[in-house]
This record gives sequence, C-alpha cells and structure tokens, in this order.
Amino acid sequence: MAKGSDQYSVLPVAKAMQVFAYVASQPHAATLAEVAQALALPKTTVFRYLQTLSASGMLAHDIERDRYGVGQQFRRLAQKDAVYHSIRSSAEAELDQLVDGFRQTVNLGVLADDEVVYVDIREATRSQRFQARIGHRHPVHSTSLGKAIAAFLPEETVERLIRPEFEQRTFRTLTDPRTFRRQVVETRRRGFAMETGENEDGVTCIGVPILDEHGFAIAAMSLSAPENRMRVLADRAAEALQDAARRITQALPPTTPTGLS
Amino acid sequence: MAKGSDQYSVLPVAKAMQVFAYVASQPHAATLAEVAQALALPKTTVFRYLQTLSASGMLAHDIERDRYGVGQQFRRLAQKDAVYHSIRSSAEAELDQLVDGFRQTVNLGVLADDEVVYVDIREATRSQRFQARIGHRHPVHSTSLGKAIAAFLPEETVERLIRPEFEQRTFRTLTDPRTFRRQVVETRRRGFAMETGENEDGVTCIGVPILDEHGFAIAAMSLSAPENRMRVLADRAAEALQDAARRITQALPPTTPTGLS
DNA sequence: GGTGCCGTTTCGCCAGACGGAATAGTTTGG
DNA sequence: CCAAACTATTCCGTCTGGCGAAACGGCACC
Repeated sequence: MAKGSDQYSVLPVAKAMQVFAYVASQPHAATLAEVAQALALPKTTVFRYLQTLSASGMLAHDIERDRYGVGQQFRRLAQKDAVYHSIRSSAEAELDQLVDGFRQTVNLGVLADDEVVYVDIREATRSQRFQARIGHRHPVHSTSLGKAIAAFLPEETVERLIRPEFEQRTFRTLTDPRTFRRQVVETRRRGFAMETGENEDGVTCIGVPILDEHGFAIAAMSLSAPENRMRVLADRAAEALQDAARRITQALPPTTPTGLS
Repeated sequence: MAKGSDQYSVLPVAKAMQVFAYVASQPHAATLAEVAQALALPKTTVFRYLQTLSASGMLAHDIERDRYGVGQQFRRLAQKDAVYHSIRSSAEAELDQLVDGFRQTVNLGVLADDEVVYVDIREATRSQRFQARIGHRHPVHSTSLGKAIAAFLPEETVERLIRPEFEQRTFRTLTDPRTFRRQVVETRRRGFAMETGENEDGVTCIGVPILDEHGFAIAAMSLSAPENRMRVLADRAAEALQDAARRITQALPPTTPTGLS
C-alpha cells in the first residue's frame, strides 16, 4: 500500500494526510462516518484528525450539516502556490539558457513583505563568494531585482515600498527616497534596472521585470557579474534578459481572479 | 496564539500543518533548518514532518538541493477542489431560489467514477422519504442528473458510461443501452432530461446540465417531485432550471488548463 | 415510543513521538 | 589544504499523549 512508512514517518501525520486527501478529493462535503468507513480507520481517530485539520484551517467543519469540506487556509495556500509555481516553472528554461549564454549568475526573485526574495538562482561558477542564496531576502532599493519590480507596480504599491531613509548596505547604496523615485522612472522608461555595487561590493546587476498580462511585475530576473565583466556584457545582457522575460510572460498561464500584491 | 488546542487536537498533526503552511506559503523551496528556525520547533521534529509530508505527496523533497517545496498530491487536490468549489458556490444561490419557487427538492450533482454524486441538496419538506443524501451515488442511466450530464459530454466519454445492461433499480428503470442512447440524443435536443420513477418508485425528476465555457457538462441540477405534483410543474420547472443553469455557467470562473473528465 | 445511526466523550494502556546529542557529509573561509 | 561551521541524518532512552473500545446523548426514522 502507498503508506508513507519511510523510516521516519510520523504515523499520526501520515494518517491525517490520508483523511485530508479523502475529504479534499470528494466533490461533496464528507461526514465523519463516511471518512472512517472509506479509509478503514477507527471513528475516534478520524474524529480527532478532522478536528485538528479544521482547527488549522485545512478543512472546514460545517456545524450546521455536520460535514467537513476543504478549508480557507488550504485555498489560500493553493492560490499562493499556483502563482509562485507558475512563475518558477515558466522561468526555469530561460534561466538555464541565460547562465549558459553568459556564464554569469542569474537570479529569479519576487516581492514578499516589501522585500526581494530570491526564488531561484543559477550560478555559473561555484567559487563566487557573496552570492545570494535561495530564500534570502534583500532590500528593494539596493537590488536590480527590486528596482525592476518596483518600476512596474501600481503607483500606490511603489509608495508603500518607500522608506524615509533606505538602509545603507555598501558605501554605494543609494539611500535617498528621491533618488529611488528617479531610478524607478528611469527603469520604467528603459525597461531594465541597473545596480552597481549598491548591494554587495564589487558586484553589478542588471534586472528585468517579469510582467503579468496587465503589465504589472510579478517577479524579476537579474544577471550579476563582477564590475569589470559587466562592462562588456551589459548591452547584450539587457537585451537577452528582456527577451527572456517576454517569453516567460507569454508562457505564464492567465491568472484567474486574484494574484498577490 | 492560533494553536489548534481544541480539546481533541492531535499535536503532531497540528504541528505538521504549521510546517506545511510555512513551506507552502514561501515563494521558494525551503530547507529544514529554515523551517525549524522560522517555527521555533526542534530540528528533529521538523525533519520527521517534512519526511512524512513528502511521503504523502503534500510536499516534495528536492534531493538535489535539499529543499522542500509543494508536492504534486497537494496540487492535484487543489485543482479538484477549485473545480468543485466553484461549481458549488456558483450554484448555491440558484438552488435556494429554486426550492423557494417550487417547494420541491432540488439537487446538485456531478459525475465521479462514472456515477452521479449528489453534491448539494435542498429539501423543501423534511418528511419526504427516499431522498438522496449528500455524497450518495446513483447510476447515470436512472437519474435525470445522469442523463442531463451524459447528454452534454464528448462522445467518447458517453461511450465509457454505457454498460451492456444497466442496473434495474425500479420496475420502470430503462436498462437497455439503446434506449439510453436515444434518451441522450433526445435530451441534447431538448436541453433537459426527464426521469419518471426510474430511480425511486413514485419520484419524478427534471434535470438540466450545467455547462462550462466549451458547452460540456460539468454538473447538473434537478428538481424532484412526486409524480402527480410534477405533472403540473414540469413545464415551468424545465424553464426555470434551464435559466438557472445558464446563470450558473455565466458565474463560473473561466477554467485554467485542465478541469476534470 | 422504540430502534438505530451518528457524533462526542471518557478512560486506561502502552506504542511511538520526542528532542538532545552524536554522526556524517558539505561548503566556507583562512 | 585544512579547520571551522554549517548542514542533514541517525540513534536512543524517556514518558507523553495518541489510541481505540466502549459508553453516552441526540436526532431521525419507522
């Protein structure tokens, strides 16, 4: 049987997931007795799992009819995952091609909690110190990813990102809000963002936004290189990144109602 | 704190759901250490949960990068739920109006495993014996729901539903495949299906399909009444049901790639 | 008014979840 | 090239808290 009896499986969790999967895969809201019968688990056990899963929002207990259905927490998570998953998977191939073509590190990032989160990173060379890691967060104002995204966001969202004084990450970091606004305008006009040692000393980045069907940024890609390498690459890289971003936008499944902010 | 410490909560399950929620809500694939740190849970415990959740397919363990992301099982369930949830919620108001207007039981059903599953039921009167219950399954050929759905399905799917001899549920049940085919054609032409005591003695139903944007049935609604009541109601009910179904179709969010068969 | 089904509660037992610490493997940085 | 500092795994003894049978209470059906 497809039991998760890997050496380290926690049985209550494994069984609770069976319960969850059963409820979620039914077209209708299920009852305790039905679930217990279908999975051949004791009623008491299933009862506790249903309670627990409902408490965590993965399921919802309709007291009125005494039935269990899928919960709001599950739908929220599914919605988020759908967005992020579609970005990552649409970008994947393009990222590979870019590392291949330029032999420089390529990053994919999104905005979360007003910060840039690195979502995928392809490093051309292992030896490069001071590279971001997947899951790390960097400020919006000091990264090309952040600037690229900010430039293609609704005006009010951009305002939300602005701090009275931005954090000084390196001696080159631009901390003045007015400078940031100017760069946003410039980036919007030009179609890509630049950053030269403002986030890490000696590293330069070119970033392009990945737009949704309304022309708003849902992510960004960047290519980072040592300053001297970048001088030769800049023009060609900006072109390639923009082309790649356009193709990703095209590959993106059209979003149903609500995406993320 | 938002702990699920309802009297009956199973702690391992509750904590595993926290782990799951954390991983699923991040834009990137997370590491063990990151999750443990973020949730302030012991590393060993989180490790076991991640293993268990991965074994059940809710998460996926990327061995290469040693990172955990959302799993295929989760996406399958989310996909199913999205379809069923949109049907149920779009139909809700219309079902209410129909019971109100006709004072007869109204059913919402979908096809699952080649059977009709009752997904929602509004009963006008408590005292009616022999009503279906939510989650019950009835054959396709003996119900108006089944016939309504079958009539608006791709040809090959209809073929799959056909049995050499259908089950005889009442003395009126039509068990001949040829009769079924004829009824399918008739239903398609007419736009609604009828059934008179073929599923339960003395109960008659009118069923209409709920179509998706391609004109295929994703569900059906029916109104059931005792035979004598139905004679007076039939014409008006067929009209009302078809109108309601059209409005539901309109309210349906456009489906992204794959729905269900 | 009884019968049966369903959800909830109780209770005592002991499986198995727990987490600290030790191990192993890998990357970092000097 | 080695040492330091991570990481993910594995081991193990403790004892918590998950378990399920059975009892309870409510509701619907006959």
